[in-house]
Amino acid sequence: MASLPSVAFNGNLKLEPDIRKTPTFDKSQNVSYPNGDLEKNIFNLKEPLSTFNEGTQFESSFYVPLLQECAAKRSLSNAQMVHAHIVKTGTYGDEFVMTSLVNVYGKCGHMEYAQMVFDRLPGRNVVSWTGLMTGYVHNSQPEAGIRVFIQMLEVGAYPTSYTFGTILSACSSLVYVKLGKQLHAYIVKYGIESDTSVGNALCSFYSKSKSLPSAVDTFRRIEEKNVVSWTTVISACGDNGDQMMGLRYFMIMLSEDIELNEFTFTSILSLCCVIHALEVGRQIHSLSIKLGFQGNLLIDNSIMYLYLKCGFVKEANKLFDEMDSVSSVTWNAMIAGHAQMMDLAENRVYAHHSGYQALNIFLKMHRSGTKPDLFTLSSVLSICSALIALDQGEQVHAQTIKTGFLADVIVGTALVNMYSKCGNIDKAATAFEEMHKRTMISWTSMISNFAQHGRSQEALQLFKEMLSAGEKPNKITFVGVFSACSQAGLVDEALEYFEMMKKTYKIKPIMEHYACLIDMYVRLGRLEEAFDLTKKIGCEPNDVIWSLLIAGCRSQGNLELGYYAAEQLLKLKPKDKETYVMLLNMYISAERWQDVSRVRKMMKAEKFGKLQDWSWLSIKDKVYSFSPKNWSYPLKIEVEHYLGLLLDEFKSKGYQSQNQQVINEEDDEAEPVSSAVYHSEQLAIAFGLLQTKKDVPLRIVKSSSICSDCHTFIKFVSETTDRKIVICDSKRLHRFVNGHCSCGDFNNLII
DNA sequence: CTAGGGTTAG
Repeated sequence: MASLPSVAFNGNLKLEPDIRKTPTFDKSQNVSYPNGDLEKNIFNLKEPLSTFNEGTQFESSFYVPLLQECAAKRSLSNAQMVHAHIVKTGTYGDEFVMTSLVNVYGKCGHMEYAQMVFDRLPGRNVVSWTGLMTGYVHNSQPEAGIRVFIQMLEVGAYPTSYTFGTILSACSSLVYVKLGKQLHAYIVKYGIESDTSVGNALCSFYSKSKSLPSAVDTFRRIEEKNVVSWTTVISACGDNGDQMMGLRYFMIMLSEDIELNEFTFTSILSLCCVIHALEVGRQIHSLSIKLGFQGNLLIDNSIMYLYLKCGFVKEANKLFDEMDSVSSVTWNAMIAGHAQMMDLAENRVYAHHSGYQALNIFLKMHRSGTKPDLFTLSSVLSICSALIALDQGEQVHAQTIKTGFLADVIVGTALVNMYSKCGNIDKAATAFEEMHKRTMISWTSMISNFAQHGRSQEALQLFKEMLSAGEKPNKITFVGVFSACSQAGLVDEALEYFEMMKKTYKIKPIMEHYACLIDMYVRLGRLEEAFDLTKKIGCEPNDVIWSLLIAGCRSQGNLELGYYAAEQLLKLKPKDKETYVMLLNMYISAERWQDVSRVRKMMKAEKFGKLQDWSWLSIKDKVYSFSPKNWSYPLKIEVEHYLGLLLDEFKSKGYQSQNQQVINEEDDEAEPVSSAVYHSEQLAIAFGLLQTKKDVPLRIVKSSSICSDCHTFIKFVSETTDRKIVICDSKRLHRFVNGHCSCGDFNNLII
């Protein structure tokens, strides 16, 4: 697909230096309607022809302004009415009229009609060609636009600066870097690089191609820079990591006395989002109000999103409540903004809360009657994934079908992930198979999903299918591949793919790749090879790798290496509670009491609170929270009684608590000693078992990691009660079926 | 020139 345009296009471009002014319609024709009221004039067209003044000329000068009006108002129905009238009066066939029709149908998003009219055009000129092209490019069919461009070159028509602008924008959205550069070469050759619209398009193209220096360079060459040129170069800086330069350009722009428009403001505000420059954003917002943009929907959306990005939820909500009119974009920004609070949150308790807030906003949007679009649906699906909210996810699935947005690749990919993350890998696989179109990310997702569910063979099989489908893997794809190999202990395959990644795809290994491979060796008990690999990374291993090694050392009884790894980890994450608990457990199990008290002292010095243990169980559309510290969860007496019964039963079947782990760090305050302290997920599971039918899988999110006792306990539960249990803890996804867990029982479990 | 979307190991 990517090679088609550049091959067909190579060397065929015919552009004469003297032909570059677009033939335009004579603007003076626009005066033929005294009151300029489109509706009224269109209405007149409904009258029989005989009611028109004698001598009315139904020619292009009569229709073209009407059609331009329809295009500006995006009014398809009016355009169709004019079209009918044109046919009735026999004016159809006029070149100007037909070109206008192509344009108006393109603007109204009706490309079938645009193409139909174009096909019947007797004499095509560059305006009609460009009109058709622009229609396709603006209606999310850039490939079709480029096809038209090539056809145009084949019949020997000359492109103009307008044509270049359109095709460059197609190259931008498709990231056809090669074709874009070829076009640039022709643009330079014929000396139209300094044209404002061409220069703007070039700047935007280079920005989308991730080449900021070229974008800036093309901007500089524009002779008469307009507001679009400035806005484009500012966005280019914002999108390509040099936000400060963007701000500097904004300052220069202000001093140059250019009139700002709403796009300038949204660009500069979204640049502020990246660097969390709330104060600058506020000043910009004030400036926009000063310049008369108060209440502007786009600008209000941007400033609200900036508040959310900077973590000021209350302020964002206040702004939202104050806005008189909101669009789906406003809702989407609210949802996405709250969803990203999940990543920003300092702990998983808060993250979980943010996720449900985002879902509540979605509910409000629904109640307000605003229709969800593909942005809404993909965001909400990924929120459901994070919350393991299957019931909500299924409702959203229904909506994607109803609205037809399921056909969108991104929505489809989000759906696949939702099912997988909610524990239903089979439904995920079905959704993946049913996708009409897949991108590299869709393939990567499904490979990772199979790996996460311990279905390594299917993951690797899918990877092969991906390659034969001609899709190029990226570094994240290989994370999925290595993780599949690691799960299944496929050392040779892993090393083979590692070489393939470096040699065939020229991808430099990243820390995550090494983590997967080290995980693989550790699972196989090959600690030495795991340690050897840490030395090949070329830089200091990260905390994930040290944790893996510690877990391996603990299970292998290689304490010396374990201590070494533990101290390294402590250096890397001196503020992390889980690290301390892990260390403490290691020293306790080795009965190294001096180290135990040393670590305890360090923990006290760090003064962090207790490790929070919360679990959330979702049943239908309700979420129940459980914590051993919280005495108010529902059915408390029944739950504890039932857990006691289960424990007795499991013990008779061989369940033994390792009892080595500390649950909490040493307490300063005496706690009432309860006869049985259960962990939050145990409470959640017992409650779920009591409240739901046998065939309902239990889905739980846990704030910290599952401890090995609970892990064993849950395996017993899944076997004796014949329940599927899915738990997403702070480290990974566990799916318990019939006494087995998809994590392969290798955990660096801590509390 | 146009805000808002899907992939990562433990």
